[in-house]
Amino acid sequence: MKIREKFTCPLELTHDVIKGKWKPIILWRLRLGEMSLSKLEKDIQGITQKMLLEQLKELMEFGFVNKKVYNGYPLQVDYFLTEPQGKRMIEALSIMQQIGIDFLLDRQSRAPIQE
Amino acid sequence: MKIREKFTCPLELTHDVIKGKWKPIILWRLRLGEMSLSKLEKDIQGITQKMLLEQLKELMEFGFVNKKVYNGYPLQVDYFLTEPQGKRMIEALSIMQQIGIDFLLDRQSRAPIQE
DNA sequence: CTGGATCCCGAATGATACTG
DNA sequence: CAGTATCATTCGGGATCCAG
Repeated sequence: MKIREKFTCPLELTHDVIKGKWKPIILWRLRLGEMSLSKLEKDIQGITQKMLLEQLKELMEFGFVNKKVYNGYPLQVDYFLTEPQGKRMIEALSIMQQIGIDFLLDRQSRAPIQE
Repeated sequence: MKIREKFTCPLELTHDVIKGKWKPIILWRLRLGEMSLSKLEKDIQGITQKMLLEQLKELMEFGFVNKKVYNGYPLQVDYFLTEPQGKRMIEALSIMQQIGIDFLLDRQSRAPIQE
């Protein structure tokens, strides 16, 4: 994904960053600290290595994620949130997470009792 | 859009709500208070009435927006953010807005000087 | 051989245009 | 305004490549 040049408002820019099925989840995972591709792949159920790499690449282009390469054997690469941009995004995602939780609770309380 | 039944994490739910090109912008506009369809259409450049209606409908289904119908002449319908859900979303969007602003400023400060 | 990364392509989904 | 057609973007599978 290329970064857009024209925006009506800055919100659109940020929305671009977390657009897509996986990006919010990846960022959300990375709040726990830096981790390898394989760990992310294990933690995020349903994602393929390919998707993960694609999305991480885009997040890096936007400057919200970065990576460290350890030249050892086996080769290891760790991904992490950038400071302050990546970390800042977690603030927004935290609220979204809470909204989601509240939504589910609220919905549950209205749901018919299942016996 | 139908609400998903299966989630890995609540974040996905909220992400569904602001998914799409226009929803965040619509919500963001509505933070200023209730307003009519035509006002929204004027304020959000580039949106068609059809898109606007579609997206508003989805936001209402999710419970983040609601509408009041005034039975007068001419008929008027005002859309507004729900309490507390819709208002809560504005908190998240505010952070995203700020991230977008910072991103642009930062990018600008690094850009080559144009003479 | 292992883990990281890219390419190609069809399928699914989303956005806009068109039309009555 | 709603229904449909068209166009663009995204998702995902799988093959493949590169580097220790």
